[in-house]
Amino acid sequence: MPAKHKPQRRSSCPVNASLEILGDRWSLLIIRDLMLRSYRTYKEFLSSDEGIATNILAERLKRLEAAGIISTSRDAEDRRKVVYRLTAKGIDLAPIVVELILWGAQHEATGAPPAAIRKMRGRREQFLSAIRRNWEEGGTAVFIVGPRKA
Amino acid sequence: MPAKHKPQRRSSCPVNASLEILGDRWSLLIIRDLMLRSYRTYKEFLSSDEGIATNILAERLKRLEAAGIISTSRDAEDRRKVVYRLTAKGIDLAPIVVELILWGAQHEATGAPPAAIRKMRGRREQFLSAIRRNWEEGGTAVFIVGPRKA
DNA sequence: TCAGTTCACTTGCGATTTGCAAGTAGTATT
DNA sequence: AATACTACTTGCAAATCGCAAGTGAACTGA
Repeated sequence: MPAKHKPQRRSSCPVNASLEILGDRWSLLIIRDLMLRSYRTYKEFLSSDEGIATNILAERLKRLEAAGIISTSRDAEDRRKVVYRLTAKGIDLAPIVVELILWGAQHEATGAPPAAIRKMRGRREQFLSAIRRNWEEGGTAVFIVGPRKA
Repeated sequence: MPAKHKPQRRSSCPVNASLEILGDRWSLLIIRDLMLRSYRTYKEFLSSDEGIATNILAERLKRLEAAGIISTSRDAEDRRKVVYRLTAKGIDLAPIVVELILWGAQHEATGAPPAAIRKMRGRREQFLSAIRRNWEEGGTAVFIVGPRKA
């Protein structure tokens, strides 16, 4: 039988493993939207301020699903809609996302409210717990605000 | 006078700000090498297992320097060598790198020793302190092993 | 002192990936 | 039945990547 075409890693380093999955300009933004804005549909991801192209979004969603970070299902009430959710592996990315927020807010010019950042830094563990609890409950909490609707 | 060509962000989100600087397959590997392996020269970065191409390495080093994450100087004993170091902004990336290690080691097949990962997870704060202290002292500590020399 | 080597890049170029626009298929709504 | 909405797919030009080869300045040994 023919050998399976395993993706084959560039190295055995865990940093490299993470980056081969998450190391691009878009994947972690999708994960941010799922984790902190409770976005669930294709259209919602498209609506984010960064303006991801539709073909890129489709490709990234496939990759994230293949990596076991998100799962998909059909909306029971509207069969047109595909519902995307973080898996347990996906919600485990919360510490990475939080550190990206803290570093970006501290060292770059962003619109993040300083008070919220201070709280996030000072109560890191509680913040992470809140994110996880919301996920376990299938919640819809919004931890960070999205695009202004005009 | 012509307006300055500010890079112009896709959005004001801190996650996005971080990803516009760090969101690629190579930048954080270079930072890993500086932070955890005490690599200092172009040749050392090239020698890492992932096999970065030389033109990509040169471009990334320029970008990281432009972003204020690394600084360069000439080696006093060998004027050919350029010495790269993390700035304060660069060492502040330590929490991100640590979380990438922990997630990658937990969810992907890597060569990371489980005992070391358990220790890193259990003593996260101490580990981060050790990294920072080593940096402050201009140290050369090796926190994770690099490529096997044959 | 000078040929050979090392170091940090730069250049050229084909292959891949990206971003934008337009199109399509399956629901849902009116 | 006609229109609209949702989640994509397709086409294509432009940008980026990865590999190989080349360059120039600095060091090393004879």
